[in-house]
Amino acid sequence: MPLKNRPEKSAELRELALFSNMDDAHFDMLTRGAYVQNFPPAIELIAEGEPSDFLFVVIEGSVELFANWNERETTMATIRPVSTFILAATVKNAPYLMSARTLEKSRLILLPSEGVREVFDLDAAFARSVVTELAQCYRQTVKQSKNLKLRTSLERLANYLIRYNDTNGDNNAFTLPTEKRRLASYLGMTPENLSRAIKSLQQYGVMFDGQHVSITDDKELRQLAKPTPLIDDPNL
Amino acid sequence: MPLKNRPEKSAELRELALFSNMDDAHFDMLTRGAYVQNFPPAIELIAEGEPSDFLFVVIEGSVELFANWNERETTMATIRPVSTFILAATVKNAPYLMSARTLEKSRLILLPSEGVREVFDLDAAFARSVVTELAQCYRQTVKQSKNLKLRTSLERLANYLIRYNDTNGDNNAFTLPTEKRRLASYLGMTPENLSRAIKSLQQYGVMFDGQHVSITDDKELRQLAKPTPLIDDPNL
DNA sequence: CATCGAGGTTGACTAATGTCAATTATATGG
DNA sequence: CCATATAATTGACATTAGTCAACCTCGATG
Repeated sequence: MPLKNRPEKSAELRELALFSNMDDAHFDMLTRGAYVQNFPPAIELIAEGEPSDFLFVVIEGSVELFANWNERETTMATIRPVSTFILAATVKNAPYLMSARTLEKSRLILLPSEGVREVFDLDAAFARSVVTELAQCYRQTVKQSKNLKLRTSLERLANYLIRYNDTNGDNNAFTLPTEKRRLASYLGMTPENLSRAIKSLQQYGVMFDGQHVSITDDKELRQLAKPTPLIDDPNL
Repeated sequence: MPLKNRPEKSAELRELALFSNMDDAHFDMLTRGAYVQNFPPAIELIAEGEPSDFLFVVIEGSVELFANWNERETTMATIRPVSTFILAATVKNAPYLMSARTLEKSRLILLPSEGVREVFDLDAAFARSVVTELAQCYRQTVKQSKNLKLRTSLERLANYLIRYNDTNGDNNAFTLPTEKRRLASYLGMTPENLSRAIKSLQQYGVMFDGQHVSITDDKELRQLAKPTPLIDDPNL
């Protein structure tokens, strides 16, 4: 359904940091050819290598970004509401480097890439927001590379748990937001290896019960994980 | 020495994609407090975690970006003339995520970050160039993550050699641009493991003689490496 | 309620990669 | 040109991580 028929969704979009400071007229241009669309779970939205026709915004549900090579696959990120994905491909008018699929029933806004690039040239405030967003994405992947190159898979898991706990109530108890096999892929390991890593973490003060995690000895866990903002702070 | 005393260096800077489309007055603002400076080899220019006071431009020589964690170190990138580094930290006014050191005698331009951010708000053309540059950097690190997560170290080396050959004359013969231990670190492996990988590549049509490399059987090497533009094309 | 199937776990094994120590090659400065 | 330091290589071994197959668990469904 065209976005213009859904003013409440349009308002939601407008509140995103990326779009909040731009001119009204430009926002209208941007959303003119936009659609709000519902997708069932496990739908492949885009495939790596395709031209970037749309900028996507996740309104509800969740989307997995992943990549393939030589029969292998890895999860690059999970996008949750409300945020955009594949902004870089859109502004560069270059092929997607990642594929995307819905993880669950999801509602997305599709903004034609053409419009994003046009408005980008017209609206300085929007351009500034794009820069901030891109810089953020860039730094996120730099941290991701450091994580992969400097840490073992056990250390990556330990830090993932600390980070997730910190950003979700800090109660030392939470439920994993994804299936373990996806978490494994995200962390750059196999499901089997994750299973074993989970077992190993018992001696460092982490209890697993299915999807439920409780950190029983925060100090012990941090001693293993040695978290640093320069890798683990999502806001840096 | 202040950049304004070195008009020829200023001109060189102006030709960079990042600065070529901006207004003259803004370019002057940007370079007002800038310095041209020579550094000996192995000087640590910045350390991760420090506030981003300057945007750096490599004019001559080469600079290694690296990161540390828990007594471990890894090479993230090597910057060669003429290009900038740590743009994202500058525009976000956030701490550096990587450290930098000169690899050899190098000449750099230091642009005060403050000025970069100011001019960014004033000059739409500059803002656009920053976006393009950041999008490029972002996509580069996404490719880097895919490379790390989807390939073994032997495959990474094989692809590195193909890529380097492709972008440097395509003669199937070239000299490694860095020490092997730095190449190893860049590829996410130990020097010992690189030594062994080099040996293994003999059976895939690559001959090493010290720093000199010749590809004797391009087809065989490609069959192992399976290069794809979505990981290996630096321009994508 | 029984069945089915996907995700998860476990064990046994293999492959990839890292570590340490010793040795050899290479480059550099006196 | 030699002395020295650093890089590179090699062998032996340890650790980390992946593979494969079997099995378990749990929820969905007929």
